Amino acid sequence: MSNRFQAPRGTQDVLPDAQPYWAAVNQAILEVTRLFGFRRIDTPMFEPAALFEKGSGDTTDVVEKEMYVFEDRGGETLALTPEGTPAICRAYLEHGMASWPQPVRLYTTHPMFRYDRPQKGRYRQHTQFDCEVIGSASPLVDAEVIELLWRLHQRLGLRNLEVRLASIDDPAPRRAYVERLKDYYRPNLDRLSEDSRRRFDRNPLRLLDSKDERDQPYKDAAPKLIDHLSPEAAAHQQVVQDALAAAGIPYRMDPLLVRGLDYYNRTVFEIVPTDDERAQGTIGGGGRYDGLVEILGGPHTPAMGFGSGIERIILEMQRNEVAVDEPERPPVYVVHKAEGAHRKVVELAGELRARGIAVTVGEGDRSMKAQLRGANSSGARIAIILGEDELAAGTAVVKDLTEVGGGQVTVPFGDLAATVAARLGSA
RNA sequence: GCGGGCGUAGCGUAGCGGUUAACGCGUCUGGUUGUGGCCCAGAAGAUCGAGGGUUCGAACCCCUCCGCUCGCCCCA
Repeated sequence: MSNRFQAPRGTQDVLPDAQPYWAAVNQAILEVTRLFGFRRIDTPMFEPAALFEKGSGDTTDVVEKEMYVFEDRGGETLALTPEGTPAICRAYLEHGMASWPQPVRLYTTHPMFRYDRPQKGRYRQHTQFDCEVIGSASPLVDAEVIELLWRLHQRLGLRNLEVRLASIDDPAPRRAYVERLKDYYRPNLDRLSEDSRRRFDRNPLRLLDSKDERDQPYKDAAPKLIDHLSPEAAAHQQVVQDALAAAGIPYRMDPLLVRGLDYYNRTVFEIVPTDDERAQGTIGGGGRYDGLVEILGGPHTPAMGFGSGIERIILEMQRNEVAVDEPERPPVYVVHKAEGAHRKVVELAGELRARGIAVTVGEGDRSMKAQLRGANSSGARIAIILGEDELAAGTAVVKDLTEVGGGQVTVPFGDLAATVAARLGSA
């Protein structure tokens, strides 16, 4: 068994039974992005590794320990895309989108690769639905982008979700806050968990997010970023909240919300299930990243966006038992059992398909019984039977499969397509 | 990267030291002379995740690896 090939760790095959979920999500994405005026972009599956080192931040986990980096035969250092935003910003600059009408609203669905330890809902290859609005500093854009993602989930029948919202301010005031936070924690440093002592140096904002027992006593009295926003960020935040309220989006302020990428400023948000305690519950998140385009060598260009994990959306749909449309199976199944019938079978199937009727051709080397069993389990509504007698007479049997002991009629080849079409039309 | 649980035919499970590894679903073939769904019969399909060890003997005990899973880190 394990001598056989297996899909690489953390990857998965999307089998036919799961495809209807993907189709439903993709369809909903198409509709919701249309309603909000977004246009699709597709970027390559790999990019220069430096794009993410610069863009996402070279001390972030995503870049530091999760990137699939490789050197190609020409010596280029490339990375399989670990996240979408820097790639889209790269395309924005590369194609001079700054000279398009601003802001530019783009979306995509794109495979993402992270060398991480797999868990349910966390895969080494996953697919993100990404939306980015580049070239606007308006807080209304923040709210609109959040609303878009919220509407997507609504459209997919997901309830029990909530938006968690925070502002992490702009870089300079945030640095001032972080110093304040470190001052608060510093005296108690040796009573904190090992993880938190590490966070103190590497990512102090995470201190407030600790789940370790030993860290709990210090959390309540710690200064919260949301209470120390710069006047500009606070005003921005207020408009975002007003707009969300006006849009009817339920949200909850989460002073502990921290995102893992360096480029965010001001608005950050996540959409999470309210009734699932799993660690990998977050199904989408994003925020404002006014500094990123500049970091990548462009002009100062404010922007806002999110990434949403389609695999996680689908897990939520399945957990909530959301019904999805199954694609229709071919309504016609051709049973054939006659020496030399193959030409006629192909002709007749072709005629039906030309009329837009889907056809499954049976296995002529199996018994008629076996083929009819196949017809039945395929879900076909009509079986066309072509045996020795019919072939000799230039006719075919049209048999109704929709009920037990369904009737059948014999028609000349010339009338077959019309007869079948009429039956399907009226049924 | 750290810690816990699990791994038996395509799927779901039983067996937990001792002859040819069992059951359900599914698949295939039949139930006479060319006709499906229910029913009946039969067949195929598993070197019991892989490799090594303990033992007279291992699916069952031990070790390593692989995979899945839960928690942590982190993230979608």
